[in-house]
Amino acid sequence: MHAFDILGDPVRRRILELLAGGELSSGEVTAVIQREHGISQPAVSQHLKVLRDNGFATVRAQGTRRFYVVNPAPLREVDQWLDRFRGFWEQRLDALSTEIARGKRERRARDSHPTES
Amino acid sequence: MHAFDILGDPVRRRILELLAGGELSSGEVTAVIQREHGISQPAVSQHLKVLRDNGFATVRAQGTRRFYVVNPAPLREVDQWLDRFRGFWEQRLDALSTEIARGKRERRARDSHPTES
DNA sequence: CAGATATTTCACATTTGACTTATATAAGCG
DNA sequence: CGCTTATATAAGTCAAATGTGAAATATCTG
Repeated sequence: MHAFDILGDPVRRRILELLAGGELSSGEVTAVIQREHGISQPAVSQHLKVLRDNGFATVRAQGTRRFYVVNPAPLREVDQWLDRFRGFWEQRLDALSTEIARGKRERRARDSHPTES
Repeated sequence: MHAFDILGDPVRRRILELLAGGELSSGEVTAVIQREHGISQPAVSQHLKVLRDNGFATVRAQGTRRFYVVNPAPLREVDQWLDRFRGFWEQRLDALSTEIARGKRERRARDSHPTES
């Protein structure tokens, strides 16, 4: 689980939030980030590269544009890491949804290979 | 949400995993981390301080010992941040559990104040 | 083809953060 | 009390990460 290292940067988190809303071009992402964080265009490009290289985003080239989409896999890993702490705040659910939540967690755990933690 | 910065460090993540199993003294944590990561006692102490200072853990002094417990609040924030991506991997659930998962998310969202993202 | 535009890559400076060793604090214990 | 144990703090070092401006790459367009 080194997905957290990637998510440690606020700019990258923001980019992912933007991509959560759907595919965006590098330029569109850059416009928002520059306005919000005041960093240069290459800086944004480098963050996009980190997201690419670590499987958080996938690119589709179209002409001179690069369209980015979020790839949820590493985020799901983070979600799974959190499983061990869910008991701390999930205690106050009614019996049925607790049962289903539990089943969901087990399914999630079973369907994937254990990794570093 | 700068909780991710805290979780970006593998030693801190490991400490939290240990605390997820229940209260541990600084020394007990240190023993495991030193064995697994080969870092000094002060290094572990410094990580514990970061966890303390950022609300991931709470300490209880007893004699010369300091007992640490995990504080789930910041982890729940992380969980909430992930909400916006859950749709990407929760699509393949049967109708009932999907409904309940959705309800759970909404409850979670409603019961807490919006923060930075 | 010659710009213009969109994006990445490069080389470098600066900052941040995670270590280390040394030292402080504070109980327990003979 | 002085010694040992448990833990934290301080000061300094070093590497990794993040930013910058300049240049490269590739596509579109008149």
